[in-house]
Amino acid sequence: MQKKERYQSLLNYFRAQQPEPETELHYTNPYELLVAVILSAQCTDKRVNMVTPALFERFPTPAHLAASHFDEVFPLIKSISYPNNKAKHLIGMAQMLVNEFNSEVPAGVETLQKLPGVGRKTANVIASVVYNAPAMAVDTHVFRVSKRLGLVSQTAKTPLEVEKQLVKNIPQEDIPKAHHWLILHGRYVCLARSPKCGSCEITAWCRYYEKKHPISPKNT
DNA sequence: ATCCCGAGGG
DNA sequence: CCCTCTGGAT
Repeated sequence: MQKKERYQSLLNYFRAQQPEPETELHYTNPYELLVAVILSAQCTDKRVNMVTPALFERFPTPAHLAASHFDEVFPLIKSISYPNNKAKHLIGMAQMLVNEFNSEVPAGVETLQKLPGVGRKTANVIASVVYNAPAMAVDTHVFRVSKRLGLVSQTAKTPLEVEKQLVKNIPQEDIPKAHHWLILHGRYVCLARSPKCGSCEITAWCRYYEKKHPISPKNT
């Protein structure tokens, strides 16, 4: 199957399933999303959503967070991964927002990456979700699912490689949605350890499934 | 033992 | 490129 056809088939399927996918992180403004995405590194969205309500109540704006102390932030995020690093990153991030960006979340990926705790993946999430920019954030789900579905080359080794190939092949206006489609498929169907191929509706286009269920070469 | 919407530093 | 950070679920 040709690459273009594979992309079109899969995008059509996902669009039919969920025309307007959304983040499962809970937030009400760009600042809250930025905090939630920083917290989500190597942690499930569900667990992040358990700590953010108290966090947002205590620190409703970047100024509140910027003026806080490590010992005020740490206890509130203690139950998620890397609370030590993340507490420091959150405060530093808020201070930079206040001091350099007038307490607003900047739009550009390059600028976003200057914020403490914000790497390429987080910057791409903000750019695409908040500003609807054609930026593809490649997290563990997008990385795994893209390779299994044959959207990118099987030899791709880094998230950046996968990102470039996806951006090149997905229509610009679909990129923010495709990001969520791939994540949701990865989270609920195409699981890392034991993917639910039995209930998956797109195995016909899946390289991983092909490999696991090879068609016997009868008459070739 | 492996995974979860990674980032920073060596 | 590698390593460390580091909690909870499966």
